[in-house]
Amino acid sequence: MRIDEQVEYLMQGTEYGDETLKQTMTQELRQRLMEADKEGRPLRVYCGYDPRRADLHLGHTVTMRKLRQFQELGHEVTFLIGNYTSLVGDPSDKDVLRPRMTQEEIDENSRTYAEQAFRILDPQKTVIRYNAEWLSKLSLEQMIHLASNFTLQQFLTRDNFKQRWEHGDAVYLHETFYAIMQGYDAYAMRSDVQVGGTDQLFNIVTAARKLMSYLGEKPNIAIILGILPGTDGVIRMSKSLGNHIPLNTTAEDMYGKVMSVPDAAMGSYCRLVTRWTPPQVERFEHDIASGYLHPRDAKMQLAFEITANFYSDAEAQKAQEAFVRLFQQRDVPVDIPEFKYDQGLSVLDVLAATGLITSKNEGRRLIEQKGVRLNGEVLDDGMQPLHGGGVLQVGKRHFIKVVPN
RNA sequence: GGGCGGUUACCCAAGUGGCUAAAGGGGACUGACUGUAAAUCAGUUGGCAGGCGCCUUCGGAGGUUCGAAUCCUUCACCGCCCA
Repeated sequence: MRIDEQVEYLMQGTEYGDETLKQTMTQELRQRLMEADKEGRPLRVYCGYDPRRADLHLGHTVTMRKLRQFQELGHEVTFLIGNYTSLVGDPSDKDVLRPRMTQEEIDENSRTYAEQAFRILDPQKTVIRYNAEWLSKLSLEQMIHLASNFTLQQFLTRDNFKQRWEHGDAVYLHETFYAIMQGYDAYAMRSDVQVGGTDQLFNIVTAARKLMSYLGEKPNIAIILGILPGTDGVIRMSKSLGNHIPLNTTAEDMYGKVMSVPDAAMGSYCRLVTRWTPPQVERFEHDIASGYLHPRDAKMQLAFEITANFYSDAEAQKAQEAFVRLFQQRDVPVDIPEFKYDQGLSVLDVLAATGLITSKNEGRRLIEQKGVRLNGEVLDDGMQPLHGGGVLQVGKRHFIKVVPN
């Protein structure tokens, strides 16, 4: 790839919230790429991860995707596990204090975190490091020097602190360490490029660049990626908001969840979590806009691409077929669980026994709403004994094959 | 150490003695429609019970009252302010 193409590829999906900053970073990246090329060395690229939770979702993979692109272009990628910064808990992406973790939790999460990350990154080309390696050795004296580069005002103008401050909520002193520690990470690794989400803007641009310059290094270039919206299409993906697409799930589920994302969010998904290059994304969007590609089919391509990414083309294909069958043709899925019931039990009893409903009241409501079917026929009386077997269906997507005993 | 405020269902948030299983919003679920689990519209959203009924819930425990999420006592946690 030519340098210009590389720059475009690497800047895909970035969001700085400020055009000047974006220009600056783009130029610096081009410059650094040329320098490295001349010196015959790869760029040192890294992204730090908080081993905060073990189960990742699609949103976590945005930065990994970007690291992967750097790998493809031959650069040296470090997957930094913030086992030491976890002692603080990054205040960036929350408007509340994050609880600190125990060492055991951190270790356990680090392991599974890296495991999942390698579904995207090339394990052969990835260096894993832990920031306790250098952060645990920082002396108080060094910390004083580092901290003297920042003012309280800088922190207080950050949105997340500001909100809490104005809200009258606690802002703890140790939370301000986080940005400094992250900045020191970049310095310790002499990184050329640091990748992160928009919530990392302050840490990467303000903290890291400032500290690196202060310590006599070239400041790292910030690749700030946009936030992936969740399945609601608007708010950032997050497990606690319940709008996430987990990595540890089935191909069918992943495919279906991507299909449930609103049309408007397709652009973000293309740029942030697919392997598509800028020209491919451009054509995709152009085809939708021109009416050549039906939005539904477009989303199917997107869902296929994302699913194939984490599973395989074959599994994505199967997931797609299952989706078409279930939702487009309104057909019964291929393999559904079977349940044997005792003769004479009422419809409600059987529903409750199969776990399709969590309470009989819920079942009554569903029946009232015409949401329960047996072999396609709407059932309207839950008290009737169920007779005969067949496919018992609740809503559009829950099926159980019932067989009388 | 002192003063004040908060704790309500999955989440946010009203409610200050009976009309409150508890407003409103979000989410979730169901239906209609559709281009899909998009969008839009409508409905449902504590449990048990084949009417009218019963039981559990408003941070925990206890109390006042015919009757409490609402009043009192106490404990716990959270926050603010003053020292």
